[in-house]
Parts: sequence; structure tokens; C-alpha cells
Amino acid sequence: MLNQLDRAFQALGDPTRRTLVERLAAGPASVSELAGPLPMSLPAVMLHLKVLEESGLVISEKKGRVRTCRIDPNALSLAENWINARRRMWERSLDRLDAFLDETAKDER
Amino acid sequence: MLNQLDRAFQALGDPTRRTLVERLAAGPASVSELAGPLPMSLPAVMLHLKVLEESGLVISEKKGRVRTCRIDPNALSLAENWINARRRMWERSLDRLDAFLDETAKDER
DNA sequence: AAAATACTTAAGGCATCGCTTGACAATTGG
DNA sequence: CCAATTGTCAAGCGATGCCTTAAGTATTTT
Repeated sequence: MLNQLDRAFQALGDPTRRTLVERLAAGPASVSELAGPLPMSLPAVMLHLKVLEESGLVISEKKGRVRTCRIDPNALSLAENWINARRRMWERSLDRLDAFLDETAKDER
Repeated sequence: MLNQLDRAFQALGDPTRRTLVERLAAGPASVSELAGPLPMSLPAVMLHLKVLEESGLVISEKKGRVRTCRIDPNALSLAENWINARRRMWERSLDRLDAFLDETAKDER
């Protein structure tokens, strides 16, 4: 029972899939175009695309016999925001520690 | 042969490890404190911490018999920046498409 | 209609992951 | 010193992940 954030991070954890995202960030592409430069079979790339699609990072639609894939920037933002929130939280906790240490130093004077 | 970005994203892909990061974002904690609320054995939590540490997201140091863990916000930024760069790239490519479509519409007038 | 293109599905192999239990330090408090 | 606390190491097991090949299906192209 994995949520979207799990899936997104897990998807980005694989170098092949990050390469795919990187390629798609430059613009939409077909499955063959994506698979072309990669050192693996086309079915393998399809599986990666499936993972990316289930994570919400990538959207695809089929017209005729070619499936065109594109990035969904919303899903990217979701992951980005999660990290950002935690980083900010951590920085605030550091600030509180600094303030506490300053207080202590003042008291000791 | 995984690089730091792979490890970081893979680490964040696991719900337990994101819970750990979430907890640590509020401030440092010992291994037992981290394991306490979690529905698994302490060795299991240790393994998760090892993954987080190898990914660079978490730093720990041992004093006496207690190991204190804290977040390294730099590693968080690394992942955040990667996503941000791709999202921006994608948005730029959308802008170019819009511009192109506008041009085309003008030509057809 | 036959051939080529572009994917899709299925079956299977091997590695890694997440977790468990059990045994084993190392440190500290009574 | 003895015992409790806190963490570490190791073996192992079932599930998942990544990839392969082989055999489809659907859609153009010739």
C-alpha cells in the first residue's frame, strides 16, 4: 500500500528512470525514442515507464501505434515540496538550538 | 555502483525511512528513540539508518553507548535541486511550445 | 494482402530489500 | 561486581525489483 510520494521517490531512485525523466524534461518522446540510447531491451524500458507512470511523474497517451510520454510537473513538485518542508523544519530546529546556546552563553557571563 | 543521488532518492522511497527523516527534521535522536514508535525490531531500524547514512541524508555519532542521529541538510538539498532543475527544464520546454504555437497561430491569420 | 513498425504481454532468472530472531558487545547504574 | 540499557552482527527467509527472451497485437506502409 504505497502512496504517491513513496512511488515518486522510489521511481527517482533508479538511474535509468532518472535518465528517462531527464530526457523527458527536454520535451515529450515516444517509447522507442526513449529506449534508443539506453543499453537495455525495449520491454525493460516499458517497465521503467510503467513505474514512472504509476508514480504520477510521467503521463503517456497512445495515438495510432505510438505512445508519447511527457512529464507531469505536478508530481515532481510534490516530491520537491516534501524535501523542502523537511529541510526548512531542520533549519528552524538548528536556529532554535543556536538561540538556546546564545542564551546560555549570555547567562554564563 | 550507485551514486549519492540514487541512494538519496532510494532512501526516501521507503515510508519507514521517510518517517525517520521526518522525526529527525524536528531534531536529533538516539536509535532507541527512533525505533520506539515504529512497528518493527530495533535491528530493522538500524538497517534503515544505515541506508540513510550511506545516502548522506543522515549523520550519526556514538558517545558512550548511545548513537545520536541527525539530518544532513546538504544531502536533502542535493535531491531537491535535482528535481527543481528538471521541473524548470520542463517548464521552459512548455514555454517554447507555447511560443511556437502562438507564432503558428499568427502566421495563419 | 504482405511486410514493417511500434509497442505489449508473459515467463523466468538472479540480485537486492526489508524484516525477523538469536547471539554478542560495550557502557552505565545500583 | 551484577544487571540493565543500548547498540551491533549474522544467518536466513519471503517479497520485490530489474532485466532477459520469446511470442504476441495493433497500426501503418508498400
